[in-house]
Amino acid sequence: MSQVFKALSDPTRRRVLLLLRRGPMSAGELSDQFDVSKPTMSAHFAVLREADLVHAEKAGKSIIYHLKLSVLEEALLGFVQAFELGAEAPPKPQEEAAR
Amino acid sequence: MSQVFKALSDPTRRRVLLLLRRGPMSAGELSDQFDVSKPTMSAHFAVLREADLVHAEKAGKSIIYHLKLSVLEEALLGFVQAFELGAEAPPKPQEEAAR
DNA sequence: GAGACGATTAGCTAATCGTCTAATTGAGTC
DNA sequence: GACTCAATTAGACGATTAGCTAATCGTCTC
Repeated sequence: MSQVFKALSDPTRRRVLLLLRRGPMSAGELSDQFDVSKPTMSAHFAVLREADLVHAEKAGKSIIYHLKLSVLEEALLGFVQAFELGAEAPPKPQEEAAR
Repeated sequence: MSQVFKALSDPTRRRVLLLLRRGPMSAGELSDQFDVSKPTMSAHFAVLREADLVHAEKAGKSIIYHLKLSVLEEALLGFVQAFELGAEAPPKPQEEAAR
């Protein structure tokens, strides 16, 4: 959970996810959309993989990244629901935050 | 937007928000729920204020923190909606991520 | 096998983060 | 005014982060 939010806290990584929202793209194609060096982008990809927000698939020389939309939605919606108004019994915070 | 996600990337701060979900609490009451020092908690409160997720209200010697639920929900739900399946026209990532 | 090319790893710097103790501020009380 | 108590600020420390260049690793094509 922390890793998802940390991944989302960087604008570059959010933009990568939004690009992948349209469909899979290679590391190089993604990097071309940004002004930073390829190694830097590679590090961002690693953070996204670590958070399980993307899937990397080898394709010859290239690596194709896919957005894992279900993981993203589950993480965010799950957290939003913990805060929803109208809940009968407020949850125990220790347990909630640990998830 | 980045600030909200950064604020949420720390488990301690998420737990603070969940505690405030039940109702306003003073800085000291909140700190008592955690094993870290008060100055450390004070720093966490500052991050949450910076992200506009809480409101601080002076009450004599104490400071009462309130959760700004609307800010939290708007930030998270707004982002979730940008990724919703079934959207007709995928958004332009540069603009989306900048918000 | 020798290049060429896509991508990552290695190694570095500067900046930020989470934590601590000690000192300071501000508000109430004797 | 002097004391007490709640909270923050100041300053330090180790760990992590985002960024760079240079080097390395895989895979494809002559």
